[in-house]
Amino acid sequence: MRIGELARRGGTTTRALRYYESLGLLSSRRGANGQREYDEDDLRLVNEIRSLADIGFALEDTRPFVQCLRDGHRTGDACPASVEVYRRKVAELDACISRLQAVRDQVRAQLQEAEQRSRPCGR
Amino acid sequence: MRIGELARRGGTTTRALRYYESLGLLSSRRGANGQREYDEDDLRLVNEIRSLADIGFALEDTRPFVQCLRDGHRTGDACPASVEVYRRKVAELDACISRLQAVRDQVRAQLQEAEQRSRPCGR
DNA sequence: CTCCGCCTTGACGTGGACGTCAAGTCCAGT
DNA sequence: ACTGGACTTGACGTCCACGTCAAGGCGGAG
Repeated sequence: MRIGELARRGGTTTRALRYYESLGLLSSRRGANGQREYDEDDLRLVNEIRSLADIGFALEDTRPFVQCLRDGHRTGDACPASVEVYRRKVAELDACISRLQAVRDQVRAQLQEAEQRSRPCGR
Repeated sequence: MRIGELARRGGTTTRALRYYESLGLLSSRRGANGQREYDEDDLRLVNEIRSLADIGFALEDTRPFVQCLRDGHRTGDACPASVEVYRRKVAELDACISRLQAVRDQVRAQLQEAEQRSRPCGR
């Protein structure tokens, strides 16, 4: 299939696919007319990239998963490097969530206080 | 005081202060030599901007707080517009935290599963 | 032949909050 | 007089994941 179909079936755009290729995440054979030619395995790679990117993984962090699939594994997370990214991501998410919760609690407290001041006499 | 001192005392840089001025968050009198001249009230504004920006507020979201101080209130959150930003921020934070928690749980599950597969026979 | 849709590369634009550099001005100290 | 530090404006660079536009090529339908 050509790039348009791959984009459509992968739920993304041709621009994004060329961008992934520029990063070395995707590779492509060229047909006689110079156009990129893809197969079902490439669609698998695109799906892996998208599903990870959609939940907030940086494209660089999808690289081990893509490589893992290229190496013939059935899933992108069957390799140590991918699992390591999982671990790091969970740690990052934990830290991020904790920080946001602290900020939320702080803002909530400020909100409470400000509302208190605007209605000084009971109510 | 001049911009260098204000930056130092406000825990930021001269570049940032000029940027705030370009956004209309900060204003400045010019001395005879064309240099910016600030007072303690300006330092108060800078502190307000920084304390909000440091916890993730966009600069635009600090505008009501700055305006509130300019209007002579003792705190930046003594005005309805500021309180409204607080409310919106809490809602945004709640949504963001929920999303990140869902992602974290999903990644955790994937991690568990991947580790399971790599050690198939008990252990 | 012409049109349309698909493809190609190259390059600039986006957003947010500045960093960094250039070239010049101004003032205090020695 | 000179040096050094602080100041001025203007403008380009950064990060990330593309969006968007330009200018052109290629193939099939009518």
